[in-house]
Amino acid sequence: MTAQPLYFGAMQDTYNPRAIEEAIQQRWEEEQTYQVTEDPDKEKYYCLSMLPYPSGALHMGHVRNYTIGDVISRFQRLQGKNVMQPMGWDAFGLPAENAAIKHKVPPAEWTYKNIEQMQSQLKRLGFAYDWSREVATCRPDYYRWEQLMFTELFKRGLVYRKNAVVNWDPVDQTVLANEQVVDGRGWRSGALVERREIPQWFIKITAYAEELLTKLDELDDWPDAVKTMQRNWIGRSEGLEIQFNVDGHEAMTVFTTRPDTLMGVTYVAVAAEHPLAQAAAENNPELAAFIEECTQNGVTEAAMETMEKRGMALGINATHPISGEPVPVWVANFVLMNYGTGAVMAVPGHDQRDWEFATKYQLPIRQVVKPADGSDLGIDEEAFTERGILINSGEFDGMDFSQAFEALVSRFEAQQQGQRRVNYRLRDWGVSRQRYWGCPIPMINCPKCGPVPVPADQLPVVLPEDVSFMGVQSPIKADPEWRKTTCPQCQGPAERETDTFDTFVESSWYSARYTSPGADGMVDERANYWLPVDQYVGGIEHAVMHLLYFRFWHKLMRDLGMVDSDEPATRLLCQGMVVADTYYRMDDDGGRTWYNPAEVDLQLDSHGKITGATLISDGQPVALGGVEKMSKSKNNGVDPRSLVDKYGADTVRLFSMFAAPPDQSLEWSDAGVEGSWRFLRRLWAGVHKHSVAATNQTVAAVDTSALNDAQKTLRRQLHETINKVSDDMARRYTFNTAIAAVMEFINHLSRFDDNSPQGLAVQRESWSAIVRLLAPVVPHICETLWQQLGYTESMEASGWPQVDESALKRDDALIVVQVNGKVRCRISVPAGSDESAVQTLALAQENVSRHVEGKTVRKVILVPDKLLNIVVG
RNA sequence: GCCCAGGUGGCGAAAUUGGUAGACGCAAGGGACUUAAAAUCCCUCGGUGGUAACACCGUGCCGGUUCAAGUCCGGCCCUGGGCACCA
Repeated sequence: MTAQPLYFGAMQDTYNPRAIEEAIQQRWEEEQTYQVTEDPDKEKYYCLSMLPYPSGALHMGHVRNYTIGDVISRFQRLQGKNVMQPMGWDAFGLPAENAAIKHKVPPAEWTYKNIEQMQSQLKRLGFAYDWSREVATCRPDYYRWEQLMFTELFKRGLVYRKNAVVNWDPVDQTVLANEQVVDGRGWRSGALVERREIPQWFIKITAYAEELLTKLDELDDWPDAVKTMQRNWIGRSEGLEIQFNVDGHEAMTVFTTRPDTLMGVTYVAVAAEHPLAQAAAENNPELAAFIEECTQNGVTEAAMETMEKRGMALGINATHPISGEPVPVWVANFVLMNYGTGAVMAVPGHDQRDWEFATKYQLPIRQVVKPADGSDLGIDEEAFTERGILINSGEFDGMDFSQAFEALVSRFEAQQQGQRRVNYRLRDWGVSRQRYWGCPIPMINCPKCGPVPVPADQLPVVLPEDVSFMGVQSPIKADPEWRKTTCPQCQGPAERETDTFDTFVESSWYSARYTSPGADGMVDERANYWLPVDQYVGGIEHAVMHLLYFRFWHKLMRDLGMVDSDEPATRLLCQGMVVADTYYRMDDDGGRTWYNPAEVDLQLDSHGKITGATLISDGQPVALGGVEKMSKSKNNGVDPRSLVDKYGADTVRLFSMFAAPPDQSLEWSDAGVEGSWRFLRRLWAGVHKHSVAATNQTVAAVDTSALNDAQKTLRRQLHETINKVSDDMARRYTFNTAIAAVMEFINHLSRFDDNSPQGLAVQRESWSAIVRLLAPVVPHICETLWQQLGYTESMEASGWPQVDESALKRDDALIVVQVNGKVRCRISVPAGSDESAVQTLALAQENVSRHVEGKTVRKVILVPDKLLNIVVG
């Protein structure tokens, strides 16, 4: 396709982003440039950015995330690939309910309005999305397929119901999200939050733990940090599961990775919710009070690990499975009922937490392992937690860790009182949420048949959207009619599940849905053309939870025959946060009022260092609060809209790519944005100047045999730049250094004032390449300049600039000369010079001979064409 | 508390495999152009000493390996992300 020039006649001499961006975006829209279909003749490339929550307006984090994805997509298009870049909305979630309560507007209405607004903002930024594939996860034609999938998983035994702990607000009579618990109190009511157990639905992610773990090894293009975090999260450990008999009760089961310390067990501990604790509390008011107190603790792991460790004896003894000695059973606030068996064996001699607990409650501490190196390390000051040699362990004395492990496993397995077991830290995925604005869980509770999945022909179970919020209660829970239904099995009266799914369910498969818009099923055969995703881009905060559910769901789809691949995405890029300075004043009540950077003037000293800040409105000082993640609470957000209005989309895109590499945090700077704007003006002016110089003549092709030294040098710099930018864009994803390299080259080019035929030819080659190298980052200006340079075929038809290897050759090499590792001079030598030649030239330098004189040369190291180090002594 | 990152000039950063620390940009200072301003262009710009050549110091802190360490190893400090119901 031949692109129509946007401007006829002379080129404008100044850069006017508004006009060119509008014109280009309109053309993209009219020509549906970024709509793609499956094309078996072209290499496909699926570039996916994490879909946004429609909170109301785009923030800088979105701009950064989506610019990264767009740069990669446009780069791949210039490589000639069939690139699919979709966009959609993670539309269910808590903020819509909060808005509903606050502004009396139904969550659906609020959400759809936000989507509309944010969609126009994304279009204004010029992202190359295929909007025909857009999804909003709150639409029944989206969520019906996860409902169907869930019922399918139920039939296959991968879904089950059990009790699990939630935060309960006793005043509002509602379940709170962890986020809604502030210092142990409900954020609206201020009431002390209680832990409460309610029945909830779980998906058996633990059945896939082993594959989720081992397949990480094949994800070569995922960041190591993410893979390590996922490995640790899954937390595979090998150990022994042992039964302890308990006087007058059922035996209790514990798991240990340290069976070698078994003879050091001096007590066992159970969770407050454990049946043994509950039973013991029945006739013991003091114990009941303690257990009640335990339920006041937060449910998060961080709260568990940092709180004061407390416990109380149950007055019950268990029997040590080897020695037969009685060991007391305690209830402890740090033992979790929903992790493992809700009971642990305690070895205070060799576990630091047990040691502290035993010291606090004067429980016996017994050493049963000594250091393998024979040293005499005791356990008086702290637990000895390393592996060593067993002592005080009867028949096991003298064994090392593995010998003791094997001996104990055999013994317990023979007596059928325990078994070897692989344990995972990973817990099954609890998907029930007691909220309204989510996908209804497609289950029916029948008093006769129990839980029954909604039959496929009755799906979707549609969430009513025209609701009003009475207080904080979910409208479908508040409405006694909504839940009434008939049991699909016995046709008797039954009730619908009124809980909704965790929103991580929707975000686990949206990438698959993009491949198959309109499919009569979760996906259709188009999925296997596009999947797996070639590049996934999103925030590092999703390193574990979302990215693990995303991998898990893909494997579920594979096992249900929907997709062929094992993993959903082959390459992952996690971008850093967008941060900015904060400014505040102390209030009378000790709180802080935060001021937006736009409202503040800075005072600088003569070096440009910040010495203070004042509020523009009253001229009085404000305090500097340091650099923080852009947020509403710190009022340090910068609205992308005002920047796009002022400078255009290209400037905003350029600054977000130039200021930092994508995986680091990006510090926002208005002055830096100004710099990006200046650079685009210089780019425009450079092409303009060249086209004026070339007016009324045909620019010749470069004749490499006819170039003078200056022309050759410029051309070498050009091809070095193409080489570097190609590597930075394709392999390293360091867009900041790619842009810096082009800037550096433009600095050379603007000093090149040779308008001879070959001079102009090299200039034309240079601008032609520059415009294509920058096009992924700043597409509007580059497409416009491409046409101004006179090209009638489209940039994509022309493709990415190619490196001319012969242009890269250098005759001389710059050698750094060191004496004892200190740089003393730099010399130019013929490329490929050997050690003695370089050394002779180096020693001829006054500053080198000065430092070598009177000393013996002990060693000489040459890094060819790079460095010479003369070691003297 | 546990897991994972990061820490380099006045600032954002660069240095890709152990080989010139500070590319590129911002801010600042000086100059040119202009009636003036804006815009643009040119020069300086890690610290200390020195007219200069140059010397010494310098990549969070302490120690180590090496001809050579921002980069590797051991130990710390600080900041950020995550910890299963925020998304």
